[in-house]
Amino acid sequence: MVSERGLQVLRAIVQDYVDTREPVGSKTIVERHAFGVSAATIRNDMALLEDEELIAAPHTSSGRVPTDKGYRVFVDHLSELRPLSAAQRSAISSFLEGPGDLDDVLVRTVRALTQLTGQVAIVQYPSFARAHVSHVELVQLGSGRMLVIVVTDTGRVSQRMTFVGAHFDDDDLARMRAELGTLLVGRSVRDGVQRIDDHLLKTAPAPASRDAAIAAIIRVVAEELEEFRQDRLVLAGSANLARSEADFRGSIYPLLEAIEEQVTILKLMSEMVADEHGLAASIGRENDAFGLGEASVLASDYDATGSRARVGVLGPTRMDYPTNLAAVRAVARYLTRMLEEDESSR
Amino acid sequence: MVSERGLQVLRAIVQDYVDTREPVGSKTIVERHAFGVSAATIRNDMALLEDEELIAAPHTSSGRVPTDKGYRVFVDHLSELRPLSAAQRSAISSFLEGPGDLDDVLVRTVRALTQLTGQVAIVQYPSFARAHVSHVELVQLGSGRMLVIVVTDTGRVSQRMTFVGAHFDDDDLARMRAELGTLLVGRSVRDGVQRIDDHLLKTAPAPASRDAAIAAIIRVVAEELEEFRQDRLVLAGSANLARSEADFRGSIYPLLEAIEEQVTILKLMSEMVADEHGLAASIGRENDAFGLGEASVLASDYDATGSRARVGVLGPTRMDYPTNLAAVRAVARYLTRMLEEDESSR
DNA sequence: AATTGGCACTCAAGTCATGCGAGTGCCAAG
DNA sequence: CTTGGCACTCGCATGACTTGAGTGCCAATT
Repeated sequence: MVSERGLQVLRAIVQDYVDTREPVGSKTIVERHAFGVSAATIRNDMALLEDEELIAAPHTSSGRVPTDKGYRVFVDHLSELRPLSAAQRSAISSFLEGPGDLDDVLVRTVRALTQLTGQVAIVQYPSFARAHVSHVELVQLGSGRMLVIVVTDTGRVSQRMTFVGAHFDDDDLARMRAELGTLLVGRSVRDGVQRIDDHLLKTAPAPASRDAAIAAIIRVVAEELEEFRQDRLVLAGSANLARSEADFRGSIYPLLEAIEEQVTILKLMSEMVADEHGLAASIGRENDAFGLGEASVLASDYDATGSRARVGVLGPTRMDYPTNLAAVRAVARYLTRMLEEDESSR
Repeated sequence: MVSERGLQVLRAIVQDYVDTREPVGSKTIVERHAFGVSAATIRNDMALLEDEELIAAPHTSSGRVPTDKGYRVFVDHLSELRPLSAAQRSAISSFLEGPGDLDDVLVRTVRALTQLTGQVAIVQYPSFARAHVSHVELVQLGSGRMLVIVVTDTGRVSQRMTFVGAHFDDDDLARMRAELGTLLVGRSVRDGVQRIDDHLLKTAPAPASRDAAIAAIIRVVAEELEEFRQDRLVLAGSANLARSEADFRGSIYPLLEAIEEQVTILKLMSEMVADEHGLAASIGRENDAFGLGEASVLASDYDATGSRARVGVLGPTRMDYPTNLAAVRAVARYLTRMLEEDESSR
């Protein structure tokens, strides 16, 4: 078991190493941190920490470096996060204040977070699976094109154009609108897809008939609803990876790839388990399964209208956890508040 | 002046250097390329090339490396591009074939191009400034929200939600639609903005009146039209930069930043001048003004309905110009064809 | 005039030996 | 449990030396 002072020593090692990127030795610790003991004592503690595999020596008789496990213990024992400085707070609000729809707000959020942390910032779109369809609109555009628009009560709008062989008169359109309306309005996105499937099965129309064209349009609506269910990310600051390049032994290739793919990061962020404050961290090798074994992800839940999602940062394992966690938490809180205000002003 | 064989030598040096990343010496050249002369002769030619600053020696008595000017002469003297292999052609078509709207096609295009070249692929959205507005639609959503939709004849759709203080009845809506219709439909996007401005000046409404709300909505339409005029990019393959990291002496930071900003690259691509085949190259220091002095950009024009835009790649100065130029040209041609088919099938 | 073989010269990079010093591990005393 | 002392370990920097790829130039050849 590790003593209380042992933890202090671990803390000191993590801090110094994050600061300097140099393996840190017992002498450095007593110099930079006001332990009331001698270097030899620290050395004893370090030997214990090494037994626990919380720190490791790159080569015999050199300073120590935190292991992934060491970082883990370090963040688990962060009793409280230092609150942000006034400058940082005002930076957040100057980034986030101002009008704008959901997209705007999320983009500004990642910008703020990447600014604060110097890392890659990520925000998950709130899930719309539980949002309710509030409006379905069909607009005929001429030359056989039809614009299909779906709106949810959370304010998300999606539109898609499709080619239909036929021209519909106003009565047809009204009928289709009504049909889609009864089928979907007030239902959740999740249910909507189900109901469309059922409906299409029940009413198999004669091929090449007008009803077949209608069925095709309905199918497009279903596709769009599917898209609502898909999760999406907004990212910013990937250039920062180039600056912390030295911390990635291999190369930053897997990181950049994951950022471009998005799906890996999406999965990773979804699977992280948050503590009671909604904060979560996944450190180094814990991300091996995602090919991101040299990176860490910090995330915080935030509340969007009716659903939760996450905002976080991605960076090298050797990152400033206390500062970054504080920034992530603060931004998540601001974001939640922004979205609430937005909601109540409707 | 550089002799004919001098150019051959330059070609050999560029090829070998791109291949091996090693400075290439006279002996290597006679070994790998079937010049009918001895190494000493090559050396004489190399001395001339060095006088012309087409090649340089990293240090005295070491092989030579092409200068940016050397690369420039090299690509200017590429008489004809090797056509793509059958495998590459089928790769392109398997990527690009299939249905989808403009967004889909462009995304697949960059994917194909990044696949073919191993570089960052870029495609400019066709400019919509000259597209014509074909439809304006207003959809009232309840709780004071209004959805504004603008469609152009090139098939681009944009929508935006705005909060209006008031509720409009059907007559109001019809009037507004009619007003917007006469103002915009059939006009180009460029003209539309102008006409809205004029209109708003002429009919300054009493504040807080219904007409004021209408004016606000019209203003939103103008904003959307503005967005049509903005150029945008689709990018893919930025992870590839990590692989050619060694070619960037500084770091890939400026590259990644430019990719995230987009606006730098947009400007750069727009300013490049194409040759008679619609191909353009900007090499190394030629991009200094954009902070991309260690990178090269290759681009080709393509035709979209009614407007031209560009597709290209971005990579280290030390890249395989012949192959990449051929790939860019081929993809641009496929893309043009795809969009034409699309157009005629409407 | 162009080409060629020969040859001296240069310089980066690898190898080896050496010394230094930061840092550990352990022990015996406090 | 802490501490000072001390031997020991290695990584790393330094400097001397060697090697080899490659050039530049010249005189001879075609």
